[in-house]
Amino acid sequence: MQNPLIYWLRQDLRIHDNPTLSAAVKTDRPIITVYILDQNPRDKWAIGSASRWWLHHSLNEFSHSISELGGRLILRKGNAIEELDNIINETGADSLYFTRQYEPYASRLEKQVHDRFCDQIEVKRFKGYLLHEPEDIRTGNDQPYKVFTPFYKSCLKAGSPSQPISPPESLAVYKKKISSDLLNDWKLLPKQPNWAHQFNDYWLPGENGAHQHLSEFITHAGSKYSILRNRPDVTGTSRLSAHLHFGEISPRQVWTTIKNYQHNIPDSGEAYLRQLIWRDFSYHLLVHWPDFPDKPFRPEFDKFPWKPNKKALQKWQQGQTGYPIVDAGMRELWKTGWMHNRVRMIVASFLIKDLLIPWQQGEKWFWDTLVDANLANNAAGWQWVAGCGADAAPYFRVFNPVLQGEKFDPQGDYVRTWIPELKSLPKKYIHSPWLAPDEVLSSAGITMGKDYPQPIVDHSKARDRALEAYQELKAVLV
DNA sequence: TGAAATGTTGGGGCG
DNA sequence: ACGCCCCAACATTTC
Repeated sequence: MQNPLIYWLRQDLRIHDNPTLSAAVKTDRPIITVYILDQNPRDKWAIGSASRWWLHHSLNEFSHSISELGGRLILRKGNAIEELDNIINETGADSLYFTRQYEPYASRLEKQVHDRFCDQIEVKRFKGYLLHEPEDIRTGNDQPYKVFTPFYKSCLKAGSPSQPISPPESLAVYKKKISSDLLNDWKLLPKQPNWAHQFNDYWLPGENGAHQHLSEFITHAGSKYSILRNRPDVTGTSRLSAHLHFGEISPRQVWTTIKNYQHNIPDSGEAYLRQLIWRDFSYHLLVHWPDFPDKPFRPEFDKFPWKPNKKALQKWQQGQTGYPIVDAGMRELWKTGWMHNRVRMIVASFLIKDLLIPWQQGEKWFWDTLVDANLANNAAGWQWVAGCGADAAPYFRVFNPVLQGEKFDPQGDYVRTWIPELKSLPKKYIHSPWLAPDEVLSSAGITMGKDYPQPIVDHSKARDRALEAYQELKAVLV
């Protein structure tokens, strides 16, 4: 009997187009598929609450899929090195396969695992989470990129990703008894209160859900993506972010699928593929600047005169700022674990510029509440809006929440969906209810300050204050 | 992947 | 008919 091989699951919870799994199966050896919930307190970006909900269901789905292939998912909790060591000792496994991750904590762990076991057993790391490895895309001067467009061009020049590979038909499972935790014992799901009770209405974690979203996107929204991707009131995006995050679908599966349809939808196809390259770009930045999630890419922003404000932060978190488009976004996030990307920019701009609250506090809230919370993308998004990132929006670019609402939610349907107390307000005032005449408010059944808050800041004054703060920063630097 | 302030132009009202 | 003003509408600059 051959020694077993350990397939250490990371963020690659899929059967299709999984190079690590396929390579493991190809060895014809018994496979031990193990997921380790690493709870090292030294990981300052440990998985957030909404992501735990997703992970629970995703592991459940993956467990079914691997069972159908004849395998079995082993669950372990604790220090990854210790758990791997235990399994190696218990089973005599002499190979360890896994898919590469890129977060600073994850890379460090992978290196430690490699160093710890490589003399003793075969340790193999596979790619599959990105379209391009962060090290492979370099400027002419052999530097990492700091600007998106040249990075994008460089990726296109590097050639199309290779074709996805088919799933294995079956695998040889390691037959001897090996202990596994029960998924339910991990308590990844919220109990009291169960704030995730509505997530099920919106999401189907796992590989099937991912493919469902992708094919729906292709048949419905895909052709209009370039026009509708900024419209939170319609389904104009693919909603694949969480599936991609957990590796339930690979970026090259998505890439190839879109490419195959691109002749029908040239503009939309390109716009969408561009977004996939943004994902690579975020990882490119994270790998080369590991402080990216914590510190402004442009260090001078450490001296920005922020005005942290617990109460205002809470109003923002609860969707009670008095600006409907902001509140709708924050409530969509709370109810569904997700927010439309256009609205993410609007709420981020509001927190950073209207409230002058440090971007890291918004980043943390997103980290805990998004089912697609992703260290690289989240950091890149917040730094972009704050104006302190690589290739970021200039600081003086301040979103006007009323205009953004009128432009991207023209009928107000998005606002009415998430702020039911405003549902009878006519569209003229739906993005600025404080301007509505008394008779309009009363016939809509709204008492301002009671049913819906007055704006917590005057945007026009807040904008001036933000610009002054920016001037102050420049003055400090002189 | 902005918005506001400022500048320019041209048609129409009107003395 | 002419000059003047007003002010959309659009363009450019500034933050």
